[in-house]
Amino acid sequence: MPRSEEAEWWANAVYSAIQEIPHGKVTSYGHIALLLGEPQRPRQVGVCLKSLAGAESGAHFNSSNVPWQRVINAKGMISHRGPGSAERQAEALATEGVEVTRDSMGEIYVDFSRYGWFPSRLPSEEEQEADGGGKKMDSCLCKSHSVAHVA
DNA sequence: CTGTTGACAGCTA
DNA sequence: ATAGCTGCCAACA
Repeated sequence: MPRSEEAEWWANAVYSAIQEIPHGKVTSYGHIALLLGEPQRPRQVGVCLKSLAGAESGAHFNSSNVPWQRVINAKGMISHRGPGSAERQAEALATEGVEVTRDSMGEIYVDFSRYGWFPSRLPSEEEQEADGGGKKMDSCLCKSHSVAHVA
């Protein structure tokens, strides 16, 4: 299948998955990729977020209906991609009650053990598998990172 | 058109 | 604990 369609499917899936992240919770780029069945493409998740339409664009998926601020890297750190970007993300998270911390380097972190959201399956997908099969879901594979940066 | 650069992450040394 | 490699692929110089 054509690459453009593939890319469109991917972007659509990424945005949809991110919309499943509960208010006040955060997850990682890698986990979004994992939920989509593409564990080796966490970078492409970031690529999609980079091109997320603005709130006033009128696009189906835009920065006002896609909680982009709830996606951070696997270390629990808010990746910087431009001047002040990490600050804005931290502020957006603080608005929804997520407490952030900073290390000596000024890097901003979120404690996954408190705000992490790492379900093994996308909530919407669980509904689809609602057939009689005794498929037990392995609850949650929370990576209790315990915020490594203990120094 | 080739080479680099990323909103990343896991493995290796 | 830290640094370097590798996989991935779109955007850009």
